[in-house]
Amino acid sequence: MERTNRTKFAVLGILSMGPHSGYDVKKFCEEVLAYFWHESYGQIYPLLHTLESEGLIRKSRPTDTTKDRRVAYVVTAAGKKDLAAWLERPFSEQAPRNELLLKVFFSNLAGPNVAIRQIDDYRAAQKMLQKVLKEAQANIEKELDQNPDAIYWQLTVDLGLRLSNARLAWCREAIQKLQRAATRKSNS
Amino acid sequence: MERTNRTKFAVLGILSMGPHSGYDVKKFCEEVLAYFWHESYGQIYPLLHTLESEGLIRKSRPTDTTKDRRVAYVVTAAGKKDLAAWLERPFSEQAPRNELLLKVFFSNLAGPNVAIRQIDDYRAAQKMLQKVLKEAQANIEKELDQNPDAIYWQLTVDLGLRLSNARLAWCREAIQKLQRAATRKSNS
DNA sequence: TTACGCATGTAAGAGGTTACATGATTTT
DNA sequence: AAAATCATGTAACCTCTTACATGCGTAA
Repeated sequence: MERTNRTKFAVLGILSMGPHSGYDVKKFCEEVLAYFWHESYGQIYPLLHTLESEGLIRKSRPTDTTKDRRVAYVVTAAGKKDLAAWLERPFSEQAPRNELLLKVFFSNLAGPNVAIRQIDDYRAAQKMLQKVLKEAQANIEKELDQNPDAIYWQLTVDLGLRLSNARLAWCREAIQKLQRAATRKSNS
Repeated sequence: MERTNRTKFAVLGILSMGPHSGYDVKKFCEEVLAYFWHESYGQIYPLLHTLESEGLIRKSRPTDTTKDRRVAYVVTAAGKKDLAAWLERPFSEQAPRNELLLKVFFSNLAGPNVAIRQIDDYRAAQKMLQKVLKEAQANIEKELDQNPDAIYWQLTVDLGLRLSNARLAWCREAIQKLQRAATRKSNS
């Protein structure tokens, strides 16, 4: 099984939307893709050099432009071709590592109150995520008519919202169920 | 930020449920935890030796027992204490890497039909997952009265089902939306 | 001018997968 | 007897994070 370098296509994709420096790429991940993707500087900067040497990206602004220290890159024709080919290939799932569920699974060792606290933290995190996603949804909606990218962005946000709704509903019911179990236990 | 060795507590947790060999631990991950956790042999076997040398686990059967080649381990008192302390600590979220959504996000480069195919593959995978989870749900339900662990297992399966339901609903609507967009495009 | 944020980067090393090796036991 | 499966393990290698270094521009 070949190992796919996932960072490569995230970066190519971001650069295909306009010139970005390494710093910009990181920002884009944090501000736009955060709920389904992330990258670190240690991945981004070396990769930018590699991709440039492979001819998949190139510097967009001549280095002599005054004032701006940023080195922004754009994808070349070869890069665009590579990116398009990747879009066609089947996706691979991330190996799952849900630490909350791992704790819940073994929570009989600690009892319901510990589990309740963990799930409540999860609920709080999902609540915050949901707020962010709703704002993103509203912003994208405005662009739907003019921007042909927007429908795809909308889809990703929509899945994010559905998942966080599902998690919130689960949290509420799970906490109730555990509270009932806790009182039953203390009454017996 | 310290890096938490997540494998450690998965293994301690599994061993806390009874004697398991390295092979058993892997099996347990694949057959029981699969939808939210995974481990590879390359992680499991070396870790078992480490944990034994740290006194957190010990061999359960004396090596002289005939017939059975398996070396099964159980957690010691120290291991149980470590595990309990971990259950109380706040969980940390897995850094997100959803390759399907990454492809969808950039899918304007390839057009709706490519996206539709990808999402349909996702739908098929979720459908299969859902079937497995429903079986697990039925099995756990039978144990609920006798087994104090079962309520926690049920919670994890329940979240798995809710998430896969949300994903399936999204797939259906996303495909419809993209099909409409595809026909609009070809008619213009 | 000191301090802080911007921006680019690297080194060290943790974490993790894959592919292979080995031998025993069971099945065909 | 051959093939498949059980079971334990390791070596090589990749991926990725973290922490730090560096220097520039700008605000206090």
